[in-house]
Amino acid sequence: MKIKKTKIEREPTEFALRVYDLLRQVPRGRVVSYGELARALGKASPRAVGQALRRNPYAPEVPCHRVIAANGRIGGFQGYRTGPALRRKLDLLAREGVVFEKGRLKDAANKFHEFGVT
DNA sequence: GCCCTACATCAAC
DNA sequence: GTTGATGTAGGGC
Repeated sequence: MKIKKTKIEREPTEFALRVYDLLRQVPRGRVVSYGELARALGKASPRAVGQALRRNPYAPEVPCHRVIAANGRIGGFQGYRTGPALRRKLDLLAREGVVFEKGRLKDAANKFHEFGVT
């Protein structure tokens, strides 16, 4: 039988691939904001970045847990903006040295913004 | 200090 | 045209 399972998981677009590549540059113990990624891309909006990350087909390969909001908020994780997934994200970051407090980034110094700047 | 609302902006549905 | 893992600006508690 043909069970058209609503192709939810589409292949990543060129735009998404760019986002993933940048995210992979983020070292451990560092986090980036959607806006920073959008800025690194040169021409994009924070929302577009979030869209790409949410689709993230390269789950373990792309550290989507190192992406937070510019205002220090935690953003989302694995498609969830709230719930146990967020707690997991905070735990992963804390493990890498990124301390969060009350769902907010405690030290903004952990923010990384040196893409491609070798 | 905290939270919410409105508008702007780009990509995907 | 609407939504979305946002951002900035403005207002209220």
